[in-house]
Amino acid sequence: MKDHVHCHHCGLENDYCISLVPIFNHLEKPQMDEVMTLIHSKSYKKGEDIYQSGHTSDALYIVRKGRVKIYRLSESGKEQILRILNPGDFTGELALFNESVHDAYASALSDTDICMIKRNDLQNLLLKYPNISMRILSEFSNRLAQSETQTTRFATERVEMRIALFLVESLDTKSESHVVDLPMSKKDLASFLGTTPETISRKLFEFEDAGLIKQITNKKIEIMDVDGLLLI
Amino acid sequence: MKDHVHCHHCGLENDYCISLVPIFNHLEKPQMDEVMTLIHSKSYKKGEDIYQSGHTSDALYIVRKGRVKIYRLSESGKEQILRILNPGDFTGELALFNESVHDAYASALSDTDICMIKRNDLQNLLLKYPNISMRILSEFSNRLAQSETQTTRFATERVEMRIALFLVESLDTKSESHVVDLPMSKKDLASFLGTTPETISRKLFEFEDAGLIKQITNKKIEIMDVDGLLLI
DNA sequence: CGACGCTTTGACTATACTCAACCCGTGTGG
DNA sequence: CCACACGGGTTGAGTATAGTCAAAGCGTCG
Repeated sequence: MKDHVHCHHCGLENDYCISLVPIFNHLEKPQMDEVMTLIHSKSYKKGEDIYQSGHTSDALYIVRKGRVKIYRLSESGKEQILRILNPGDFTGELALFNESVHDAYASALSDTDICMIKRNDLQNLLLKYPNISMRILSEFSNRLAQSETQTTRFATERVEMRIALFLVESLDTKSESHVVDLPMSKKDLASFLGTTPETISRKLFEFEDAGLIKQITNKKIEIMDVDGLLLI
Repeated sequence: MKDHVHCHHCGLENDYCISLVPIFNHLEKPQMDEVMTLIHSKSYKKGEDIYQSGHTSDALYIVRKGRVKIYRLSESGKEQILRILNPGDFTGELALFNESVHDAYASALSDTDICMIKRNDLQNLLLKYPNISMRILSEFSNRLAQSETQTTRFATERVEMRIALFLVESLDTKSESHVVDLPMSKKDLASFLGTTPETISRKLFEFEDAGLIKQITNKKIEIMDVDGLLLI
C-alpha cells in the first residue's frame, strides 16, 4: 500500500520523492521524469558493502531506505566512523569530482535501498540544471562545516565532553521527549567519537551517577539535565 | 615591474591570474573580463581579521597575496587552527550557500591582498557558467576529503604520528630537497595538530635523537628518513 | 539452547597535558 | 649601540585522562 502513495508535487512514489528531496525537490515533474530515467536502484543486505576504499567511483549514491555507515581506515589501520546516512542523505560525491577513487568505506547497517546516478549522467544534469549544483554545493558546505566542527572537537575537547555533545545534539528538537535513541552500537559510537567502548560505558555511568542522564535500555538514554551535561 | 606582467591566456596581470586559477582558469578573456568587474580587492595588515565567527557573510574571499589562517573556537573556548590559506586558496564559501554567518575566524598571518566576490554576484555567475560550479564542487570535495582525513587522524593517531605525517606531507614533492619550511609558529602548529607547543618541541627532539630529522633553524627541518618517520 | 558479539568491570599504564621556570632572539626605546 | 622587554620556545616534574588487556556478564539470533 504505502509503496504506492504518490507525491502530489512530483508524481513519484512517495519514498522516492522523499529520498531525492535534498537535491532535486525544486524540479518540476517533466524534469523529474528525466532525472528518474537516469536513476538505478539497488538493494543491500545488512552488513553488505556499498563501496570500498580504493575502488573506482562511478556514481552518486542516495539512501532511499535503511541506514549506512561511512568509515575510514587511518594510516595505522584503525577504523573510524565518519558519519551515518539516513534516508535522503547521499554519499560518493567526493570521488565524483576529483580522484574517482573512494577514500572511505560504505556499508549497510540494515537492509538498505540505494538510488544511484552515474557520474557522467550527474555531470550532464549539473551542466543542464545549474540549480542542482547549488543544492549540492549547499549540502557540501553543510558537510564541510560539520566535519570541521568534528575536527575541532577532537582537537580540543575531552572524551567526556564529546560524548555529552553527541547526546545533546541527538535530541530530537521537535519532540518534547528527552529520550535519545542511539543510532548505532556503543562499539561504533566509540569509533565515531574517537574513543573506546570501555570509556563510553564508564562515562555514561558517571553521567548517570551525577543525575545528568538515565540509561533506559541499551540504546535509549533519557537526558535529565541538558545544561548540566554541557557544563562538564 | 613584476606587477605589470600580463598572462598570455586571460590578459590579466599575472598575480591576479594566478590567484584566480583554481576557480576561473577555464574561462576565456571576455568572460574573465566580466568576472573582473565583479571583483573587489582589499588589503589587510599582518594580524588583521578578515572576518570573524558570527559575522554575516556576504562574499567569497580569494587570497591574492600573503597568508591567512582560518581558526575556530571550540565549545570550551580553545582556539584550533583549521587551515592556512596561500595565494590562490579561497574561503568564506561555507556561509555563502547556507547560514550566511561565518563559523570560523580568518586572520592575516602576513600583509595580505584579498579578492572578493559578493554573494549575489557569485550566485549569478554560477547559474550563468555551470563550469564554475564544477570547479567549486571539485574544490569543496577536496577540502571535505582533507577535513575528514584530519578528523580520522585526530580520532585514531597519536600526537607523534600526527606530527610525523604533517612533516612528510609538507615536503615539496617537486623539489629534491628534503627540507620542510614550517608555515607557522610552533605555537600555531600545536593548535593545528591538536596538541601543545611543549609536546611538539619534545617530539621533534625525539625524532632528531632517533636520526629521523635535523632541526636546521627554528622554522626549517630537514627530513633524513621519511619511511622511518611513518613507521613510528 | 548455545555461541557469538557486544557491553561492562577492574587493574594497570602510557600518553600527553599542565604548570612553572628558564632560555633565546628580535625588535624597541633610551 | 646597548639594554631591556616581550613572545615564542625549551626543559623538567608531576599528574590527569583515557587507553589497554583480561575476564566475566548479558542479549540476541540462529
